[in-house]
Amino acid sequence: MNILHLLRDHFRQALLALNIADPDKFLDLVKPATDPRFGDYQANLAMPLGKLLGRPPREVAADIVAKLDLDEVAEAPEVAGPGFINLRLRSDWLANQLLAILPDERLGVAKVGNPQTIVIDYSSPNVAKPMHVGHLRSTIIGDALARTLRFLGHCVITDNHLGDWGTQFGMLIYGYKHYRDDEALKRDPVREMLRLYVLVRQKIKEAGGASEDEEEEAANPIAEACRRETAKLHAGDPENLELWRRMMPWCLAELERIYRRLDIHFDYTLGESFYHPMLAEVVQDLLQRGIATYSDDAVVVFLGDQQPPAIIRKRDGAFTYMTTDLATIRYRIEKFHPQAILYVVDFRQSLHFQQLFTIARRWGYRDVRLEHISFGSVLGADRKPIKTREGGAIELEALLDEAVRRARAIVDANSPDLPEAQRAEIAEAVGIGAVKYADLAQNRTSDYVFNWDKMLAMDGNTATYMQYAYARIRSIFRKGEISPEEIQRVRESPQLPTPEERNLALWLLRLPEAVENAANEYKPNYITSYLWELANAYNAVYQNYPILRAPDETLRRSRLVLCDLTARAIGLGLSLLGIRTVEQM
RNA sequence: GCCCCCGUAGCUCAGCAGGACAGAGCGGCGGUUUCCUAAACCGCAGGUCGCAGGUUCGAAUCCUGCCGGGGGUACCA
Repeated sequence: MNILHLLRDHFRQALLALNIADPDKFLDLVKPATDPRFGDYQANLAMPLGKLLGRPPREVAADIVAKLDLDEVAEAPEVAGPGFINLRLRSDWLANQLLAILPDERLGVAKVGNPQTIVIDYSSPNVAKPMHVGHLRSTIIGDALARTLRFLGHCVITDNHLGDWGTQFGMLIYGYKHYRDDEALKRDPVREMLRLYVLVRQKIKEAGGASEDEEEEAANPIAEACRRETAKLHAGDPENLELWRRMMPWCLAELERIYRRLDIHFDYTLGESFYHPMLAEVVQDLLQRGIATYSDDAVVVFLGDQQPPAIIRKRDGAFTYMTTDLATIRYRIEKFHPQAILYVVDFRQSLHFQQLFTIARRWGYRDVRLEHISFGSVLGADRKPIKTREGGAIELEALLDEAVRRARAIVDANSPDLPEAQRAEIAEAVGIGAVKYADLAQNRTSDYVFNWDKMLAMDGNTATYMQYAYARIRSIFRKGEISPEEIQRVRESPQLPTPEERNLALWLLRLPEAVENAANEYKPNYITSYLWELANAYNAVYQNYPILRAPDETLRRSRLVLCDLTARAIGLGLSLLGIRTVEQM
């Protein structure tokens, strides 16, 4: 049950009773209070309505209040200042709502009334080279959105659109032909692939001098040789094709290892190579329909004077990723019939997606929502984007290892009595969680200054803080020898005698708002903000009042209800972000 | 040149379909441990919300201009 929706429904009725023509456009002005002094929720709609009706806002507010039927839910509304309507929810109502969600696995978060089929395209790394921090955002944000939308009842299809057909394969093929170590290949093909990739890059760098300038690279003999191998692959050269087929599973295994560690799974992994056979036909079709035209021997789509044209076939006959993306849209629509396709890709590609979507609509795909869920760059300490080609990019795995190592050090210090295997498991959950949370807690659209310490911090608004709060609650149940299930069967509404407990109750009931907001705007940081508020509200109770040793049995049970709900809300929130909880830390 | 994004406390960032004195984390300073995990809690210090106009009863939030930073911009993805 979403409190905000409930209140808005009541306000809609009140406005209708006052003959307001279009009440819905004012309902956004019902929102959580900006300050606890003003109650729990506030409605700011009397001011614009006053203007509309040519009446003093305070009078309008009074009229609305008179028509409001909120007696069961809230205390008497107060009109304040220029016409704010302040609402304070009744504590007994809060308590009853808590009781209602106590046995509910979803903790009151409803499924959407109109489930949609949503394809989410995220992660999409280039295979054949190690994933680095630059891949983190798309992977983690995409995964969190997929989990959240799925939880809300949508039919989510995740698709990892791998870069498995590009120049990096030319490099690998070149490396394979010139530098491979057959022994190593037999022993550990994945590692040998990595070695070859790194080696070839090294050779290119040496051949091109100190600079990695594009033009110099063009004249670089080794880079040129790699490009030739790529071209041969695309042209169907049997030897290179065979090498590609051999190497792909190795590359995929390497990726899969990291995805498993991150607990990320895709419904489909259809890379660029999958669409390669369709590209010529796509270009033909676009030409036939008059959407594309020839220009300077290339095939392009003109998009008006403000934008450069989009090239779908280069002068040399090669296709571009625009062509691939168009083929992908057509395939996804024909296969999945989605209402939306979301691309979780960094903001620098916004022009590309703008063009892509424009062409797709001209092509006839108008009934599907195409959205670029963009996010900011990962910046270095110098505030410059960490570039893929730069040697300085931090490999994802090294980041994860370091995070887990730090977590392990704390676990060892804090819980030396736990068995080794359990400590290792906790460190993994805490370390990976820290990395994910640090990214998700950030506004998606902002740039991101990469910093080891910040990313791996375990205090403040971090996954560790949430996991710790969770673990401590579970510890209370263990110590009290009470099973959560037993508490979940409680039939009486919890007591909320103190401000801290009441505040915690309110936050527990606001989970649906947080999840729905996050989904509506595709912003996981709404969930992290919520969790932070919730955990703080809980800590205020935990710090100030005994739970197992509460003054009487009723209060004890009541507090245990709050504890159980808090733990589950944290667990649920973290699970939507792809972060695990642990029973002990 | 044109287009997009950003500029909030020492640092990193929330807040931005306008709302009542601008928030957090970290860092700094000072406290809390016979008590359910101190990976915690409490307090203090710290900001002309880049600048200037405009719209509005009300602007960090919307509009315009300027300054500063980043990104993109026909054959790389």
